[in-house]
Amino acid sequence: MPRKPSDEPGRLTGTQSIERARLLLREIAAHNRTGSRLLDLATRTSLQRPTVHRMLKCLAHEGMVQQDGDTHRYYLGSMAFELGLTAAPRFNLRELSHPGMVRIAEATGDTVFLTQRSGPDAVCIDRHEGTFPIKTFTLDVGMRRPLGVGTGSLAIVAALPDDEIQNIFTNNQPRYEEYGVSGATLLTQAKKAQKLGYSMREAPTMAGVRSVGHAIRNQSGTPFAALSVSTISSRMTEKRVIE
Amino acid sequence: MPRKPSDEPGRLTGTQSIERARLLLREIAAHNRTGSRLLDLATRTSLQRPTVHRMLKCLAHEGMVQQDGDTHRYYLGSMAFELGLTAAPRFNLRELSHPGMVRIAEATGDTVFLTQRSGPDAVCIDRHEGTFPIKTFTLDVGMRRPLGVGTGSLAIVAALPDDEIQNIFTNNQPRYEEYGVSGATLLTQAKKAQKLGYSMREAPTMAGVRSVGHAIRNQSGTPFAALSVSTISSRMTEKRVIE
DNA sequence: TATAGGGTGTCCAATTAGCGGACTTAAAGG
DNA sequence: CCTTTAAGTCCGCTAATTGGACACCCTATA
Repeated sequence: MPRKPSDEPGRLTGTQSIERARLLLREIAAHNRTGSRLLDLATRTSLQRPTVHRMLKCLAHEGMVQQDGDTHRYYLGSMAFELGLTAAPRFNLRELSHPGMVRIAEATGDTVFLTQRSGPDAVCIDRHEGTFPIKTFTLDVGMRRPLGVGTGSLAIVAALPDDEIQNIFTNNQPRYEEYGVSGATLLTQAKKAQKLGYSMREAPTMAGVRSVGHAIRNQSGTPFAALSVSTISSRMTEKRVIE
Repeated sequence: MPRKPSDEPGRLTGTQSIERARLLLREIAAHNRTGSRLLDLATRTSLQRPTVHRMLKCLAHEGMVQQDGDTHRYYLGSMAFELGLTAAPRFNLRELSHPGMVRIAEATGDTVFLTQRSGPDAVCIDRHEGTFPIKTFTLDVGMRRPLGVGTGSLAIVAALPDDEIQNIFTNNQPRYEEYGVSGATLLTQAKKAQKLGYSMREAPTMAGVRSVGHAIRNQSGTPFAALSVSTISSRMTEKRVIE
């Protein structure tokens, strides 16, 4: 399948392999629970297998990724972990949000999630367990999914300008399949969230479970993160924005 | 200054720019407190300025690094932080070591540090504050320095085979200047540590402060991390290895 | 114990990505 | 206003990277 010389419009020049490396890291991160196979990575990134292999060998050599000796699967490596530790002090959203999350968790009894936008993805940054005994589907800290897949994630998208929403859903389209959604359905859900002022969604797996999310904006008004709660019935629909 | 076609012997082929990107990230990480200027990064990595600039622009675009708009200085970005969160569950040395660190901190009253090897560097992975009121020089979590510079770091090196020690000190030589040490002095300190079975060192800045470090080995006997304590006098010289 | 299939790992000639010398722009200082 | 210091940009040449093709596992099936 011949590829166009530049599939994205605003491509930076002189950085192809770094961009590809980042693509790989993103995909590995998005499947870090189960690990990724070489072939799957090649498919998901639309790169040639030898290219992916060569890059992974290098990334593994540097410790950015780790390969399981038995299964040959790839995971994020210790270097990624260490860079994260080093970067952490400059990213204090967790600490800022923590009191708010505790407050919400105590008020509702359910588990609260803090999600942050990362380009075309959303990453779960923190969670705080509620006291309510029945735990609904739980999002692990560090989990990365395409924007719109989670409820917090949806709240972020819905708070963005319309043309950007359109762009995101279009560009992520091929990646949604894996999560059983489509850009079109997400768009209608986002429209609904815009009307409500917060995102809401019935859990796809089990009935009676509903989650609610609310976007957090920075000083310049751009939404960059979200808080979300998932609960059995809709005992509470509105939450406070913090910071 | 013309560079040799391959300055390192066992170079991987087909991965130049990823290796360079990693070099940059390592340098940025090692100076994440103060941030790094373009020129300094070019000097420290021995790369051309335009090359560094182009790569940084790309890395910034991807969120791996962040540039301060006013000072133009570069720091690790949110992507680095997020990848770290994702990778964290697979790196449980912190949790494993935690009880041991608490025990030592309570026994000595001083602050305990957990350091992990990362290629030619050592990274502070965790610390536990002691109760003793006077705090000595304190190592921040995430701090990355060339192997041998810290006391825990020195313990790791000393536990390695002699030829590898030699290699590390030689390769890191240019980077030591910044920390006011040389490969030669480190080598004698490492020899001393080998005899003692643990590393010990007087603080360079203030008199009467002494630190002690002990390496941790994995199942195959390779040292990969270390615990260290710095205290006013040498109230305690030996510690327990955990796990 | 062939052998087919699904995967990983490797090689090397062609080519294009990206290198870096030279230039432009911006900010700070004297 | 000129000098210095640093960030940022341009573009022709070339070496780094690409990717088609091949070798080599395993495991399952006949």
